[in-house]
Amino acid sequence: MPELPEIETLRKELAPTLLGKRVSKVKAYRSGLREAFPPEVLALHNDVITGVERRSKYLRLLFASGSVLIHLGMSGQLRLVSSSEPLQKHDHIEFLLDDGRSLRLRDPRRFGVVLWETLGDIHHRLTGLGPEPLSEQFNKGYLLSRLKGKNTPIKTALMDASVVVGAGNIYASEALFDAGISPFTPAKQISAYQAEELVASIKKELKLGISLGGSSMRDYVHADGSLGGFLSQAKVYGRAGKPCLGCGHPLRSDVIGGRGTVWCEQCQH
DNA sequence: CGGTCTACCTGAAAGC
DNA sequence: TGCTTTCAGGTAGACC
Repeated sequence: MPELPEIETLRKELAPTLLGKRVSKVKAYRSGLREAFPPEVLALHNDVITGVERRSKYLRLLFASGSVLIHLGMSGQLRLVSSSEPLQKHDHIEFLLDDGRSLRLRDPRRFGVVLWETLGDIHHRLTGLGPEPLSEQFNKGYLLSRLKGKNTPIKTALMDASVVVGAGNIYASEALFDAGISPFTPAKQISAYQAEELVASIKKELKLGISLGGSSMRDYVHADGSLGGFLSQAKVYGRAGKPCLGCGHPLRSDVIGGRGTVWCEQCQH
């Protein structure tokens, strides 16, 4: 599933190809995904891509009049193919480029979304987002201030995009294990020391994901996006019942905030 | 408003 | 074996 490191890898891979290219036409094969495709996106015609950015898990393609925002949900794939290549099942929209290639969005579960952001605006879906986890703004002091007074389990708080973006179920689980903190800990009980550990662990895991994202993304673009490079290294995610890599005790599985959570009750307090 | 729960969607995997 | 059920997960919106 595409998380922040996958989107960042995708951005890095697509940017050199897309920058300066013209989108000659946009073809849609259904009315939309979670939302209808915006008319401004469908109307792109000979518009030059002037930038490829990422904010949270959104990929942003910049044009003179605004930007296309693409969120891959949990099963979305963006593939750069020859425009003559037959469509695959679940290819929902494509951006035809002036070099004969096409950027195709495939998304079996259709949790993804394609948005239009007018030049000078920030789309309302992005305005409430917390800081980027790898930025300076995401630090011990900031995290503590946001956890203050919260009874919610720390894992739920970390996955709240208004607190910090990019910590999905996988990375939140891995970071909590790395920091030795129980996912059930009420957010307000996180100490300054633990907050510092958590910030460091989140940055560490995301950076690891990005460093492994390259290999995972190549598979992803060419094949089906199954288990990426990071998942093969996950210490708790997907390992319920298996021995903890730290102490050997079987890993526990609980539902927290409606999400499956794997953790070690020996190593995480 | 904080906190919690659920719908959305399909395919893989588990269950029977 | 083959059919049925469950589960996965980011996000927004409903609910109390």
